[in-house]
Amino acid sequence: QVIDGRGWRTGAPVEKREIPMYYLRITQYAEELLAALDRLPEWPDRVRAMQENWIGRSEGVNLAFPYDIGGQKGTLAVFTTRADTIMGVTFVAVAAEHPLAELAAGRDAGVRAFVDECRRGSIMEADLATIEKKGIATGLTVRHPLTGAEVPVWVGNYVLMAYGEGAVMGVPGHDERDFAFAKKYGLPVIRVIDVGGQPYSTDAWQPWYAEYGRCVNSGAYDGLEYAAATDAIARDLEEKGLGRKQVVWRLRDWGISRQRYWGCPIPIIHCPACGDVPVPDDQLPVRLPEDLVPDGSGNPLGKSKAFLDVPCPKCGAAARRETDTMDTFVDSSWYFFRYASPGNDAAMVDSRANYWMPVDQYIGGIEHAILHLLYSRFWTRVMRDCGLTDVDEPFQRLLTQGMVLNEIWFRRPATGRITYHDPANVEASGEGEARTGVLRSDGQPLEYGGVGTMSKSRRNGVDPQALVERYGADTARLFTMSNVPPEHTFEWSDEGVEGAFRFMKRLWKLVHAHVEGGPAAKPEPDALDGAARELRRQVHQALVKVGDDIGRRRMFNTAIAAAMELYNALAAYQDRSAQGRAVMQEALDLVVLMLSPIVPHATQAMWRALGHSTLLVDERWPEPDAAALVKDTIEIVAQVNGRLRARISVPAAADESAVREKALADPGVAKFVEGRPVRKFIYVPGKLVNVVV
RNA sequence: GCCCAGGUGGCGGAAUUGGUAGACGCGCUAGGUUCAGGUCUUAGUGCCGAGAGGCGUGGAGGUUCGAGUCCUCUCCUGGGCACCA
Repeated sequence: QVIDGRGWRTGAPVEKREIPMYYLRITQYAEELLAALDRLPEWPDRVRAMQENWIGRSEGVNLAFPYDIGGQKGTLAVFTTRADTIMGVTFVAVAAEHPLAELAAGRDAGVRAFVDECRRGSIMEADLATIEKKGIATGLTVRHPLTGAEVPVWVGNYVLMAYGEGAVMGVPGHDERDFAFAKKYGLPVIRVIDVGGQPYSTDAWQPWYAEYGRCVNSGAYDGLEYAAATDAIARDLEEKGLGRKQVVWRLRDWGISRQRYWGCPIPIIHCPACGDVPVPDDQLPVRLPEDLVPDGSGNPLGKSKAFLDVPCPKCGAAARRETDTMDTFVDSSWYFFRYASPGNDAAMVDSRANYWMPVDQYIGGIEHAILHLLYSRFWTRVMRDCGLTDVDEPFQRLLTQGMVLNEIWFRRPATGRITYHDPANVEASGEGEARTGVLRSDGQPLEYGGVGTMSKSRRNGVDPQALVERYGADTARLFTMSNVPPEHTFEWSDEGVEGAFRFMKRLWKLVHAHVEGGPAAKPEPDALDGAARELRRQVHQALVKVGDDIGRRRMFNTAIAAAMELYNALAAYQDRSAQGRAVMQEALDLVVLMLSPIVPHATQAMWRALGHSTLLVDERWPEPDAAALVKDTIEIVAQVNGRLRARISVPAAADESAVREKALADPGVAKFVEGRPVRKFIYVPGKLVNVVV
């Protein structure tokens, strides 16, 4: 295929040239890759939706328009998802690269010029969407597959050669783009669908024209709805040998050849006699020469005779080694299998991979949602079908972590390049539109560019090393996890780092203040007074919450918030009696354990200070004491007509009638009931009551 | 155009199954400590109101004893795909 040669990492663009391309047939797996998305419940919906769109399954009908052009007979194939509108076809349009366009171009200079112009246009798909829809009549006609009527063939610059058949049937009556095209070039518009009796006029397009409805002006199909009409039309086409139902995919095969030196070589040898011959197994892997220096004049491999000149593995004649290398996504599609088979120099993977795979928890940026994650799913299935693994899916649970954003500050001099400045060197004030700042070093104002992803070019990155040096690695970890759930983007804030640092210092001081009082005993739950028992309950409650947040919900921010809340309760606890100190010792031990996954270094030092000689990494996650969680009295929220009016305290064992009596007796409730009859009494055990009057 | 995720105090966010909206942190206010600033520390902090109380999760309706959460419509923001036939 002819491709653009601007794939070089170094050097100027080269001329378009004919080069072989290597494809992996990912489209063969399209159906399975799509269907299996439903079996990935622990992937984010967003990622699954993106893959679904990318694979892009469309059900429709493939139909053929027969032609006889100067004695040359054939059929023009077209794919449509709206076969029910087939009786409204007034033209067909083909892509500039379509054989029929080429045929017409050979007979007509005007068509030639138009086709060449289309081919010179941008290949960027985003540009294609915005360019003006243009076309030219080829002078050729094809026959409608059902009516036999003559239908003119146009070349349209909006028709994609790469999707479907590279040709579309034009139904101006019910397709907005075809409508505009027909209006522009004076083609007839026929109405063949009635959408619930809505008005129809060929003067202007209305959104409902494209909706599903009943066939009209369609002969035998009149009155049929979409599904029935499609079935009937597909059946009639099939009888004539001119069509059948078809599924079309947006997904394309994966072109993996890259014209780059530094990549995994494609193991093919080109022999003048035998053609493209695979490198035999005993000569694999093909190793890249490591002594070549790119000089900007093309692929260095193309100039290395030692690499290029090889005998043909089949016939032994002089042959040439392929210089294209593989897309880097090839390597990243199975590295995780290889991690599970370390040291094996005889095979790609071995049985150990079946034990470890699939990856339990995969973490990556959202930018990998489609390419890397889809290629890996494809590659894993290929390995399965080659007998290399038993698994279908490489990644069981997926977490797409968010990016860290920071402010962007810059100056745009009258001449010269825009310069960016590190937000750390900016004295800023105001919010949003009113945000202004000056550079500390010269006191002169800067322009504010909003917040954006951190990048070297914008100089708004935060160096983790500087944070580690100033606050320690634990504070840096605590801060980055304490703001938002891991999949959210978040804005960097120096004040936030200070807050995390402050918490670490407070906890440290609390631990050491406690330790100075000497060794503490184990708490005796039955001997505790009310305050001690309540504190102990809070400790074990927090342990449940933090364990769930880290282990199941992966909400590290709320886990940290729960630990901070517990710290606040501990700091307010003043009982220095033997039992009071025993409860405090247990509480600090548990706080240190629950924070250890997040701030491992500081908690290890605190753990030792608290009298333990073990390493925290060897400790198990502590079990909450179920007995400590039990409350003697509970607080019940009392509502009147759904509005909060009082909080009442009742024994945990109280039944509904006791709660009702206490609620109605409460002055805050009584005030709003005021002798009016109670129409309804809602009781949610342990939580609330609602008095409806 | 289609698909997805969002919209909650001054800010980041919490509210897990329809049941106390605003946890936790930042910021801010006042006090203590200090010669002063910072650190540290105590108290307060959704809005209106002297109070009682009222209002409050983008907007408008609805379901319900009860809605940030469910339903309908709508506005806005971010992301993905996009001449896809």
